[in-house]
Amino acid sequence: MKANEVSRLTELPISTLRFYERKQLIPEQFISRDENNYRVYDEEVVKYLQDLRMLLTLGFTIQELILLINESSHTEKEALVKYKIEHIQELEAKLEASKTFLKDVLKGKADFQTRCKSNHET
Amino acid sequence: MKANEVSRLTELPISTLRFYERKQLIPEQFISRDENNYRVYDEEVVKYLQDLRMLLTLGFTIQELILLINESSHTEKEALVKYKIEHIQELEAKLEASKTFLKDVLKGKADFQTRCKSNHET
DNA sequence: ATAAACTATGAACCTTGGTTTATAGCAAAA
DNA sequence: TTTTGCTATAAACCAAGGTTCATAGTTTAT
Repeated sequence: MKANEVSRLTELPISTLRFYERKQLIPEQFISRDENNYRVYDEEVVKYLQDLRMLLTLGFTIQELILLINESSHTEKEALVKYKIEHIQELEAKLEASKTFLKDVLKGKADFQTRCKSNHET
Repeated sequence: MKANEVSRLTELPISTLRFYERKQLIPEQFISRDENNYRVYDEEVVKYLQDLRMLLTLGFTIQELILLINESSHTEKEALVKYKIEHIQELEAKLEASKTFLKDVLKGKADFQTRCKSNHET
């Protein structure tokens, strides 16, 4: 596959594919070059990029993903994954709290304004 | 309260308090000035800032929070909150998926490497 | 009363995660 | 065969969310 098709299938701009590659987020095995120096992507890269996006949108940083992908021993990966799973669980708790909070905003039960000192001049 | 104490209680740097204020993320009622032009914060601001941080870490942008806090009608707030709750639910689903994925990485069942073409040279 | 610590301001600076631009070679269709 | 489109690269640019700096007034401790 060439860049165009990967871009279409992943819905990532080609510029982003190149950006990820520059950042070493795409293992070499997924990308080779043809005789014109055009990139040739392995089909598996589509699934790979979808996972990558998911982790990025969940708040993993590029640096963390590089660790997870390339640079670390199994032990280091283990520590990072454990740390991240804990982080995700905290996030989940916050998500629950914020849903409640936001629903209360809608009901007028609570919001940023009514939380202040009450105004006795009304 | 002065800046120092708010900073201590919220664990936000004073520079961040001022940044939020500049961005209009802190309603005026929470902040006045003493005779030296020093900021005087209402005690309630601590709880307020904790909520604010939570929403920011959950992926709300400053612009969205400004809408929620200051500028919108009830109808607009309603739309924004509904939209955001949906977004949060998508995030929750992704969090679940990523936990599974990450646990699999640890077990060696799946990871970024083994997902590639198998290597027949071993 | 003077040094050390806190407050103020605006402007410049920084990092992250990309996107855009400028320039050029290759290709597919008309 | 030439125009339209895809590919390449390096470098500049961008927006978000802060942080640091330069400069100056205040206040607290010694």
